Amino acid sequence: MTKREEFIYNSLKLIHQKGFKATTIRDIANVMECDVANVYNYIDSKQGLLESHLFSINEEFHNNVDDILASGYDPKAKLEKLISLYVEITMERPLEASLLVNEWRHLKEPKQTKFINERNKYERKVKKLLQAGMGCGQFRDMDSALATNMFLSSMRWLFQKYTNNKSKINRFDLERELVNYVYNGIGVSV
Amino acid sequence: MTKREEFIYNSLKLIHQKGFKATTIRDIANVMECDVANVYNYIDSKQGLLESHLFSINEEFHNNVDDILASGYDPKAKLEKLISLYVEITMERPLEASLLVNEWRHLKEPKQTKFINERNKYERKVKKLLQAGMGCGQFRDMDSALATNMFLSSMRWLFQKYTNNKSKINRFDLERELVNYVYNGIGVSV
DNA sequence: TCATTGCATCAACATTTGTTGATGTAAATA
DNA sequence: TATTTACATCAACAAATGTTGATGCAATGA
Repeated sequence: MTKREEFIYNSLKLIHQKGFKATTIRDIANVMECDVANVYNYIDSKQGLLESHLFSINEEFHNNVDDILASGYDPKAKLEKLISLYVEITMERPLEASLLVNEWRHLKEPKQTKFINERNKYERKVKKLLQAGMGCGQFRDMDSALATNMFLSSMRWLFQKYTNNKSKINRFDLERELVNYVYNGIGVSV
Repeated sequence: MTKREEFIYNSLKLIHQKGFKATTIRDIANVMECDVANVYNYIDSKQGLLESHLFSINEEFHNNVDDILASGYDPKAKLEKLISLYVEITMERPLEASLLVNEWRHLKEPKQTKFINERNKYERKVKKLLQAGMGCGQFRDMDSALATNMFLSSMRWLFQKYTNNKSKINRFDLERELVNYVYNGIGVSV
């Protein structure tokens, strides 16, 4: 691992643990065991650090989402692909993924508005997907706004909390359990 | 609304919007349209403000949880009461509730450890409840750790996001939809 | 060989931010 | 009336924090 990669990893880890605002340049310098000024060999500004992390993971995520939605699958299959995508990103870029949940609030304008707009757009897509599924009888009839939020919150948990327990469960088991929960809940199937 | 209540409400609102770390005493003074020093007529310190808000709502929540768990209801009924409790607290103390999700990270030791311990204890109780439900055939067989996290994340969404849209949906409709989602998912019941 | 690149060092500055002390004043309470 | 309570004002400080500029040095690559 080059020093630059080490820096990226450490800064991400710190921001994930303490939050962006609570993470100081001196904190980063500290875990890197280097001088404070040295941090600026890798970044332009603290804001820039947040922005690069956030928009990098955000773009990857949204691109993949669009690929899924543009595919020929039916709504149920698309939803499963979407869940699969969440699991994949969580496994591969856990620290960055967790930032998407909380730290976007510390973006400054106009980046923050940009981020929020993209997120809203994404949430509308999910809502449409759920409505499509209801329309063709694959999902039961629900308040679609509420269902969207509940689905999204079930996924957000992954991004937010699955940074620690990485090793504990197999990726495909996790995926299957998630699909099952979203699709059947915790009740016994009759 | 007395000036003190106005202060509590405004400070909560700011912390909810910007996060605790990003909310400055001067921000609070600003929305109160008063001098900076004046804020200290109501608080001892910024930390103290966070602590009082967090532990107040936390205690109320946990007390109610314990009452539910100590009751004679079966697991399914207990879970429904628990969901009902989430909705109730969300409706009555939305701003404080939202703090429980994110802002506990900014507690200082030993308060933070105390908070985390209580939360862990709570999560273990939920896990036990789910296991009990599986044991008596009310819930289907699942990885109980995973199921706990998914249930909790579905509830967390309320605390985190339901501060805006208060008026849009009836409380009991919301409750019913939540129970339905947790219990049956979004799939069609066969 | 020469220039570039990656990283280190040290000192310093301007802001932001939490906090305090001393004081005033008007209303509520006893 | 006397006293406490609630709130306001102003000035100021110490610490934390983001950022810069100038410089050195060793390895890489042309």
